[in-house]
Amino acid sequence: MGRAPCCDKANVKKGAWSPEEAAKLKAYIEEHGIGAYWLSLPHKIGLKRCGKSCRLRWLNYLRHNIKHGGFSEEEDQVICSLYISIGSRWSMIAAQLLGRTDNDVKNHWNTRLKKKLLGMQTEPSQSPCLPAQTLSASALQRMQLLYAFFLSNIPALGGKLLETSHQTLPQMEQEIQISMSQIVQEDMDCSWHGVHPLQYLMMETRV
DNA sequence: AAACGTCGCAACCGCAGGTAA
DNA sequence: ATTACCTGCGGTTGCGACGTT
Repeated sequence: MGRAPCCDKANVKKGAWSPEEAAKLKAYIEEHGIGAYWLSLPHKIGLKRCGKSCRLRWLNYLRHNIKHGGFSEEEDQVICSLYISIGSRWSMIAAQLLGRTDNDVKNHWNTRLKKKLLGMQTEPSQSPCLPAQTLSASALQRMQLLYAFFLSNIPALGGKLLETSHQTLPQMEQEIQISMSQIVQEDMDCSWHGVHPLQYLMMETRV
């Protein structure tokens, strides 16, 4: 027996929210607060919507202090570095950015940042020798992005990254080493065939 | 001007975890 | 201990806007 559906699909409206629906939801929540159950909320206010849809609409658009679009360079840096260190935990990443939602951060990553970072990657022959066969695709991608991220910032060591993070080169190296170790450890007990990937990074990028 | 392709965003889906009964 | 239900989350999809041919 499968899981019971969260609402009566036949009697639920789907698709874009109308201004009237949004206004109804907003007015109710502003007056009564978020009640005990989202699932019963649409029925209370006469909306033919799934409770989950109401929750999403409220969290992503209707509540106060929500920002849309126009991600700053600093926000991009935060998203990139957090993605590299903790992966696709969008709600945790969004929590570090005032006024951003997980959905917004996720969309921004998928449509822009990922392409931007992957675009920074060097030719395969110049990339560090990552043991692709021993890592999951997700871990491998994070390693590749970290490499690209690191490379892109090395020329600016005296500049942007250093200014924003107040870090010295050894501190950066240490952080990167920790990040890479975390990725590998989280993914699996991986053998690097006697050579730590950071060694490749340091050899490739040392100035 | 029309057809087609691409991009970005809003919203949906299904699963996992938490919790009350 | 088990079950049922609710919320929260991340992956995915659908569609409108925009650009290109």
